[in-house]
Amino acid sequence: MRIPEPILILTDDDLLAERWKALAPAVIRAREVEALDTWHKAGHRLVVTDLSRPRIGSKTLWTEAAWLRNAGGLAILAASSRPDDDEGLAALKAGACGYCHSHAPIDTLRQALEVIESGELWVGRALLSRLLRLVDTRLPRAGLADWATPLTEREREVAHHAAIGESNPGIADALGITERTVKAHLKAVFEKLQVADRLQLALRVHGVR
Amino acid sequence: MRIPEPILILTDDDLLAERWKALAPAVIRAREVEALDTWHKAGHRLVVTDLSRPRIGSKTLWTEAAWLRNAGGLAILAASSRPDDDEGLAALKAGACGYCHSHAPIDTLRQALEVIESGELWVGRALLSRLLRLVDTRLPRAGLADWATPLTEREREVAHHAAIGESNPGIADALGITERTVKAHLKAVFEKLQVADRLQLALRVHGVR
DNA sequence: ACGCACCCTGTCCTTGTGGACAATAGCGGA
DNA sequence: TCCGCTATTGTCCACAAGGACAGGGTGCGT
Repeated sequence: MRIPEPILILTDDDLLAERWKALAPAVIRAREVEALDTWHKAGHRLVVTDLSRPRIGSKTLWTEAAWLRNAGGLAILAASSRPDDDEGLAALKAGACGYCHSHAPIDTLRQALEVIESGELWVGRALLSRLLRLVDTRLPRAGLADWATPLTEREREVAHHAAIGESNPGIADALGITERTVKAHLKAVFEKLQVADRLQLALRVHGVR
Repeated sequence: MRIPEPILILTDDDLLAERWKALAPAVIRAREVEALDTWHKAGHRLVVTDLSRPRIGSKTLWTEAAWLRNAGGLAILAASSRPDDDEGLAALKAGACGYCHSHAPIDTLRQALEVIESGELWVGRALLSRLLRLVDTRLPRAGLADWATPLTEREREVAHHAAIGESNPGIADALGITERTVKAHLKAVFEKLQVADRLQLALRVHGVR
C-alpha cells in the first residue's frame, strides 16, 4: 500500500466514504467544503472529493469560495457518480488535478491519486480519447517548431536541453561533449534566435509571448 | 518494485536502454521495430520505445509496418528525447498508450507504465494542459494560482518579472527597490517553490514541465 | 510587550554564464 | 582545390546570479 501522504475525503455519502477509506493508511473524512481550508493550512495536499454530494444547492463545487481559495495549492481528485465529459473539463479547468468515476475500482482510484500526488494530471481513458478527437478535428496549429528552423541539428539539441533548465555542464554531460562546445553552440543559438540568454531562449522554445 | 509484467525496451540508444533497465525486474531490450511482432506473439503487452532512435530514415516510428500490426494489441509508452505536442498527439493517435520525455525520472516512467498497464492512457501534464486549453481556450489560471499561492504579494511581483526574463537590476528598477531586495525576494521564491534558479521558476510559472 | 511575518538593505563570496579572442578537423558544393 | 558550414575545444575575462552571513523597519495578533 503506497500513498503515505494523508488524504482528505470530501463527501457526505457515507457508503462512498467507507469505500474510499481503503485508499491509504491515513484518511480523513469531511463533509463540508470548508475543510479544504484547514487541510491546506495543515500542509496537506491530497484530496478526493465527490462532485455530486457535498450538496450546495444548484451550484457546482468549484464555484465555492473554499475551493477557489485552495484549488491552486491542493491536488484534488474529483470523482463523479455520473461522469460526463463536460463536467470533467469544467473540473479540470477549475483546478482539479484528476477526474474519474466515484465508484471506480479502488485500485484505479489509488493509482489516480499516486499520479496527481506526483504532480501530474489524471484523466480517464474515455475523456482523454474525446479530448484527442476534439483537438484532432480542428488543429491548424503549426509553427511550433518555428524556433528550430534556423538551427542546425546539434544546435537544436543543445537549445532544447538549455530550454528545459539544464546547466551547461549538464548538457555537456548529456551530449558527451565539452562544456566549451555547449557554450559555442548556445552562442550560435542566441545569435540566430536573437535572444540574450537561455531564459529568453526557454520562453521562445516554449512559446511564451 | 512493481510491474511484474515483462517490458520490451525498443531503442538503439545504449544509455537510454541502460536507464530503462531499472523500470522493472523483467526487461527485454531490442533495437529493431520488428521486435514488436515477436513480443506480441509471445503474449506480452508492455513496450517502452524511444521515438527518436530506432532510426528509420525520415519516417516516423508509427508508419512502420511492425508498429501498425501490433499497436492495437500492445500497450506502448512512446518516449521522446525532445517532446513536442504535435508529436505526442500523433503518437497517441497512432495507437500509443502514453507519451513522455525519454529522460524523465525513472519513477515517473514507472508510474506511466503502471497506468497504461492498467488499461488507461498516460499524457504528461504539459501536453494535457495544452489539450485542455485547446478544447476550451479560456483555461484561466489552473497553473497560475498553483505557483502563486504560497508566495506573498511582493514575491509574486518579483517572481513574475523574473519569469519573463528580466534581470535583477531590471526588476529592481521596475519595482523601485534595490537589487539586493530583489535577490532576497527571489531567494524566498526559490525556496517556497522548490526551484533552483530563475529558469526553473519561469518554466513553473508558464506551466512547462 | 512580545513574537511573527513581511519588506527592505548591506557586504562578502562562489559559481555559472556569456563574450572575445583564438584553433583544428570533416564534409559538401562551386 | 578552395571555400564555407559544421562540430569541436582552448584560454581569458567581465558580469550576473545565488548563497551566506548580516541586519532595520513596519504592522498585526496574542
